[in-house]
Amino acid sequence: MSRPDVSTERRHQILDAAEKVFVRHGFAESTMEQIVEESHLSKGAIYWYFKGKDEIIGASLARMFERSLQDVADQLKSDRPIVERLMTVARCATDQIRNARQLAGVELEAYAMAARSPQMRRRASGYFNAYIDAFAKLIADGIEKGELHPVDPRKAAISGVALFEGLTLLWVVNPDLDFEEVLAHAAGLMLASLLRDAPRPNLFPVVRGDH
Amino acid sequence: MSRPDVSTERRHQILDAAEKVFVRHGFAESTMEQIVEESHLSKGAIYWYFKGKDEIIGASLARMFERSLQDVADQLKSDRPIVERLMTVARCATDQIRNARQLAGVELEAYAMAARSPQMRRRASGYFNAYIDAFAKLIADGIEKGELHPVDPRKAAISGVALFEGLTLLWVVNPDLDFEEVLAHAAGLMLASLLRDAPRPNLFPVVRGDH
Amino acid sequence: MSRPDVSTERRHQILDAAEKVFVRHGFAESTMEQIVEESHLSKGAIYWYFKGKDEIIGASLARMFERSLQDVADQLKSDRPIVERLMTVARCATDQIRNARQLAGVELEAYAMAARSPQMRRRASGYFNAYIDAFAKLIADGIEKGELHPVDPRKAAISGVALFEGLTLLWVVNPDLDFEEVLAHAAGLMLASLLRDAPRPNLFPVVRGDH
Amino acid sequence: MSRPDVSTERRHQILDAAEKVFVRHGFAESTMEQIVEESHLSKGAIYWYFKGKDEIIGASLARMFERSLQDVADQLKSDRPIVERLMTVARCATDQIRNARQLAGVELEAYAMAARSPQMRRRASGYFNAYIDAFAKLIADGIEKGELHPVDPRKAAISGVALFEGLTLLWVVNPDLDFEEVLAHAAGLMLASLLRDAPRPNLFPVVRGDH
DNA sequence: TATGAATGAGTATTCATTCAT
DNA sequence: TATGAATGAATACTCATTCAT
Repeated sequence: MSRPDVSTERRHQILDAAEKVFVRHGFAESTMEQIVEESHLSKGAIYWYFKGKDEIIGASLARMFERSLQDVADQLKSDRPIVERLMTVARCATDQIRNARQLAGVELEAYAMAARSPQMRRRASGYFNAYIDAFAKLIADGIEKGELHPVDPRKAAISGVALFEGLTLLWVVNPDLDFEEVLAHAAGLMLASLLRDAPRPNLFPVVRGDH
Repeated sequence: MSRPDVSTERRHQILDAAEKVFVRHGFAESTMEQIVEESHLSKGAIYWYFKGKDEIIGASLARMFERSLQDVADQLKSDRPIVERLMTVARCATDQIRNARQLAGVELEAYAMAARSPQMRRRASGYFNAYIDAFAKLIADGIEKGELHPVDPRKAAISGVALFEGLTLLWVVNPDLDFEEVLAHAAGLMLASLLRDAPRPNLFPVVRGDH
Repeated sequence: MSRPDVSTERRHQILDAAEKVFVRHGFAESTMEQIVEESHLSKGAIYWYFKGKDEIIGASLARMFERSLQDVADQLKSDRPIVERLMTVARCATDQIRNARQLAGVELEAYAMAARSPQMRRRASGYFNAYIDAFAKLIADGIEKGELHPVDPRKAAISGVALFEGLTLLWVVNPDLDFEEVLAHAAGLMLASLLRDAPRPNLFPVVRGDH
Repeated sequence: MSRPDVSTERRHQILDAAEKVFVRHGFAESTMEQIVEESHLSKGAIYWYFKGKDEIIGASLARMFERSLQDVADQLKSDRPIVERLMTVARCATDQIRNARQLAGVELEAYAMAARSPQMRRRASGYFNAYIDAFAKLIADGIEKGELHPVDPRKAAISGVALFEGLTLLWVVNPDLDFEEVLAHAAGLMLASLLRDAPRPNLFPVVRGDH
């Protein structure tokens, strides 16, 4: 009598469509009509699952943030040496951003919205804090194990996250920038003063020619 | 018989108003009506001086970028030791952002737009390149003078700008962040591996109690 | 094998719910969704028993009118003196309207609809005619028995019904109005010129202190 | 330099159009599109002069009420005998309603709305009170002059207004009703018990054959 | 019988832009 | 130059109704 529950599937179907539209047009310029088309559903169906455009934007961002956190946070819990783990995190984040290149612009718009909307600010800062916390734990670990200089782990984490976000920003504005190369250099600079030994770790030792 | 030329004054009057509105509502949500009110001019007057909303956004951003560049670029040409000049640049940028706190969000939205619009991308990357170039020259200078390690000046400059922009982003999202403190720490980390001597320069040595 | 017939029960369940919703929001602003909620049934069930919203409105009004007629018409057939019976009718109608205070607004909307829709007009005028006829018969009876002046019974009945409906209208618009007091006065004025004797019958002789 | 002020003219142009649409479709079923068409203006123009549909409804009703009051209240201040003045009022109201036959339905819908909306209630009861007050004054005048029995003027006025509104209601629902004839009869009944002398005033002595 | 997900035409409202004055 | 009334395309959202299960 009861049909299988398709609500989760539908919600993702809608968010997938919305994400594509947001990437192309930004939040403000995206229309429900476009989301309707892209989702191959009807207007009514969209509104059956979401209260309105704002809720779709919210859910879409939440999903992005979650995905972002998940992917990276996974890399933080391992037993290998700190440098290796930091490198892995960096590469993971890089891979992620390369694969979801388009989303970077959308996230930027979300941060711009955060400048005006307290609600958005709460959401986004929650995301960043989770990110920073995980990162700080990793650094604290490295300090404890004697691999890193005894710095304030949280501040160092903030520096790291800021560096990464800043590079992403530059890269969004100038896609010709070789993201990996620049990240390698920047991270190298920062790590050099954190590491007790190895003065110049190479984050991206394998030279690939595919970009 | 000819009235004095008020066009420059009027254009600034309009852009000043637009800037305020953009800060409050973002580009997309700002209306011409709001700009009209804030400028104490009429709709017709606005359209006399600007083709439309897009042109106002463009002109407004151009002015912001120019101001930004001016303020900081000035600091780059001096004869004092590199560290001092770097510190001055950092402080100058910090002051600037503290004074125009509101504009950070607007700029962020401009970068988000750049992700979609080639025109915007050109404009914004021009701005960043000018910034990076000036910064790179400063670093090259420092290397030449033997004050800095021989690194790729452009890459180092990018790292520096990225760090600054990333911190700004974090701070926009989380205004509770002590911008100066974190910038001092982050810049310290980066400078430490650039400088030949002083392992830990203090960017903000004077402790102020006003925040 | 055949389940008991629940259709009558269901129809009333739906109409009861609809009535509540109509009282709160009027016909036009009431939604099927609200009726669904209030009835604790499903959308499909509602549409199983009624063709659509219009049919529900129709059935709901029919039921209201019937109820109205039933209650009052009962009072018309008795053997007591005319004045007494008129007074009883008035009190009955008053009681009825006091108990279903909310419905007065709904009925008013129905009359407004009648101004535009011939179908509604037919329905509503049928209701009024039944009312007026019964009332006229009562008056004719009074005339025949020599209790009332020989007036046109139908016109007098119309006057009576109009007076009652008009007071209801005023009371809907101004609920602070003491319905009974005003009705007593108005009916008194009218009866005075109908009755052969008693110039000032008191319709509501019992003084209550509860309002 | 400044064009003539057309705002008053435009507002009336819009309200005239709205009134026609309201008469045809009622408030709820009337669309802005229809008002736009009927007014020969553009959507934007409508919204330039009115905030939205609700405001148009409000303004439209206000205008109706005002007109209604104006027309009738004028008749209340004269020096002729009370009966004559009452008759004049009745005829005036009748003429008015005959000329604006269509509006009766709209007013009914307004009263129905008043049942649900306190704001509407305030507006409508204000209208009725003004009406009743004027009427009461007339009656008090008659009593003072010894032309009428000493009754409570306000209650009598309410009775009169109720009678008139009730007849209008019946006539809206059943346009075949001879409004004047019935009003004459009903008013006669009521006046008979108010007047000290003339037992049966004829409100509409001139028999016209045009309806 | 009964469910509730899905449909899509319809609606109020906004807002960049124009243009007669 | 400057005004602000007027335009109308575009947009978010609603809701009666249908239909596969």
